[in-house]
Amino acid sequence: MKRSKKILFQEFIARKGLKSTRQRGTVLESFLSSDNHMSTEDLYLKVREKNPNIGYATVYRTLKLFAEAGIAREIHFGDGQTRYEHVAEGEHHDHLICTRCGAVTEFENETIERLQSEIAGQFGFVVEKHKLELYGICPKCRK
Amino acid sequence: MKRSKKILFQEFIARKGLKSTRQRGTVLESFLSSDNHMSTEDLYLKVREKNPNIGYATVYRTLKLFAEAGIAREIHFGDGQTRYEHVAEGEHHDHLICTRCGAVTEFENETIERLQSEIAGQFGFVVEKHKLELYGICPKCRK
DNA sequence: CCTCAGTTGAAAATGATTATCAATTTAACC
DNA sequence: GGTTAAATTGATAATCATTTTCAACTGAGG
Ligand SMILES: [Mn+2]
Ligand SMILES: [Mn+2]
Ligand SMILES: [Zn+2]
Ligand SMILES: [Zn+2]
Repeated sequence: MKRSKKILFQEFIARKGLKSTRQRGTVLESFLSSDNHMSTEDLYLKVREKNPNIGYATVYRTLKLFAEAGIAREIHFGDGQTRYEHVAEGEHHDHLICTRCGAVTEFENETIERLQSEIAGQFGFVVEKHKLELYGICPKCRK
Repeated sequence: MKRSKKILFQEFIARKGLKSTRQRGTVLESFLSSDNHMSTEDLYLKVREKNPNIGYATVYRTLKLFAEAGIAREIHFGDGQTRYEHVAEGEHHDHLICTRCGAVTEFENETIERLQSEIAGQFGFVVEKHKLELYGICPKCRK
């Protein structure tokens, strides 16, 4: 059974000698209960609904911790804002982004993944991570 | 025979009712004679070698025009700086980026391209463009 | 030449993110 | 519980890349 994100984060906090604070708890709850691919600002607004005293800097800092702890991942869709997505352990996916409405669809394709390492190998590279994003018009926006 | 970039840009300028200026010519020459994937700042420095009076804003503006004219393409490798690459008409490639030294290798793979449209099609999307970047350690940096 | 829309460079403005720092809080120890 | 050192926080200033402003200038057609 996989440990919950809350526990994973607690473990991370302990391992690093950091402290468990009310603010971090609030940001984590907001993040866990939010849609995927939320921008930092959107998360900040959600956090403020629970506790209007939490500052912007704290949200920025905490989201970075989530990424470091492996429960979130930063993504950049080229709109100038960092977004965060939920990380399901052992899973990976890529993105289809509608250039009109911004809708994001996730997909995975084993063949593409395999080809990627193959290609990298041909150049003597060892792939650490990759980014595959398909931009286009979604079915809804097309009609 | 493919028209040279200079001519393509002239045509773009004319079509849009813009003007042909000394500055634009200088920026274009700098761009054409530069390495691929140069950052705006690097291009700006090259431009200043030829004409120290050209301002930062002009370089920014002109590079955007190149992209609009189809002779350059903006790329973002996640280091917070926009880069520009040369567009060879009818060609497409993706990137392998060394996370240690920043070296960029280009590659193309027909199978991956085909799979991409296939996948997008399954979701009812029509792909306009895509971004595939493989990040890893290059052979040089590995030893 | 004239005219005028387009262009330019300097400087100010923007927008997202990060750094600073004094005040506050946590967690370990007595 | 009280003590303390280290970590955290929030407000604010600072960064940094990029964009906007705007007055002065210039290209191109008439
Ligand atoms: Mn995702
Ligand atoms: Mn390239
Ligand atoms: Zn859409
Ligand atoms: Zn390298």
